[in-house]
Amino acid sequence: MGRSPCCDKVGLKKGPWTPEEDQKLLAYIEEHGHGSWRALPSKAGLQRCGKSCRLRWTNYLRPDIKRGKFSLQEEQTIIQLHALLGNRWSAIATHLPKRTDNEIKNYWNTHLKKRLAKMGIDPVTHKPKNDALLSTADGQSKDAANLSHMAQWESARLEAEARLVRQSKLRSNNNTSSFQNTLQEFSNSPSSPLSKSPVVVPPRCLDILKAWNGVWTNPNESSTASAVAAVSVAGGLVGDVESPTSTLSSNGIGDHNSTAFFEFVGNNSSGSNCEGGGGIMKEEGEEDWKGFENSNHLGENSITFTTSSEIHDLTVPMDHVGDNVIAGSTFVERFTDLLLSTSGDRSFSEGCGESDNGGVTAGSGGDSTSEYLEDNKNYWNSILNLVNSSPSDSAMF
DNA sequence: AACTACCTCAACCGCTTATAG
DNA sequence: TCTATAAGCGGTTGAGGTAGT
Repeated sequence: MGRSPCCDKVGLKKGPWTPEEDQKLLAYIEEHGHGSWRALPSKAGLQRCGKSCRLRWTNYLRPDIKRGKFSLQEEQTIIQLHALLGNRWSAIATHLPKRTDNEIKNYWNTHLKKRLAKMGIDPVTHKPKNDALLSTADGQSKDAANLSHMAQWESARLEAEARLVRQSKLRSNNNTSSFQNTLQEFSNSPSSPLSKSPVVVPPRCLDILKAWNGVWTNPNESSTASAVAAVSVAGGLVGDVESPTSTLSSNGIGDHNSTAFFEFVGNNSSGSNCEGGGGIMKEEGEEDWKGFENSNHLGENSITFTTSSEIHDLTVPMDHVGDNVIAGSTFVERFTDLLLSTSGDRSFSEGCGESDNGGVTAGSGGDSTSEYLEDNKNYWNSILNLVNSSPSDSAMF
């Protein structure tokens, strides 16, 4: 019954791989494919366990791996997807072609997480670290709103994760990179709620995101209440969709992330300093970081935060437009822009100007309604683009 | 030059999920 | 349907490199 043991670990080598071992593994896989990882080491003449061989191949030897410095676009993608997915490195990796989850994880832990920390942002929650200090005394109502908000966002987040998983699996099965194919297969599935529909229907997670987008971008086009209702409907649909990763939501990370976008509001006077006023940050530039911090500390005419309770309700943010309040969703976009806006040896063209994920919130202000709306639209466009983007050339699948 | 502290990242560990029998 | 195992995944470690004193 079942399979035989993977390997007894007696006599197997551990630690760094030698070039000879790499060569053996490469040669074997190129000729035979990896097949069963368990059987591979003996066939390839390696004193390693299959697991070690698999890791060496997937994280280092595989020919379609891109190594070296992360581009600005990659960094921004990581930050934004981390805000959405938490420490789901494999899911994030599907949107970073030719990067491994291990590499992304390392890069986050050694670079990006520190940058956020220096900015006063909790890298786990993507919220300001002193958010607690800014909370109001209205604890109960705030908590209730929090729960509601978290539930909605958790649903959306989980569905996005689920779709990533589905895409990944489909891609591994039929080697297709087409998002449309993914949708079609999903819709054709007997168990799929979309199976009866003859047309390709976007996944529900996008419904939710778009509904949210509508809430934030079109307050005057329809009533806020209807927008909220749209979100509720979309959110309700989420529960109908199979989400194979739902059980993973208990890790707690995503729970925080779920509320991060909307609890964080700011009045950004710095914007995205692509040129001229830029230079606020360098890849390893401590001084530049200090400069940023000095100009962006809370209450120092830059980023400010309202209490969480003020924006928990979906109807509230619109009321705050005139109060120089910018929805928290914008913040992720802005701080990634700020984070990436300058770099000694990098081209600004990647992270500034008209980015491919909805543009950059540049310049000063953040106190106008139009900019606020545009910022939110841009932010959601970026998320939608990320979620929708097909990692067709991803090495992972 | 020697020592120390810090940083990076490949690799391992252990848990979870998927799957063969 | 159940059990055992493979595969996948995220957290952590530690060796090697680099910067600072």
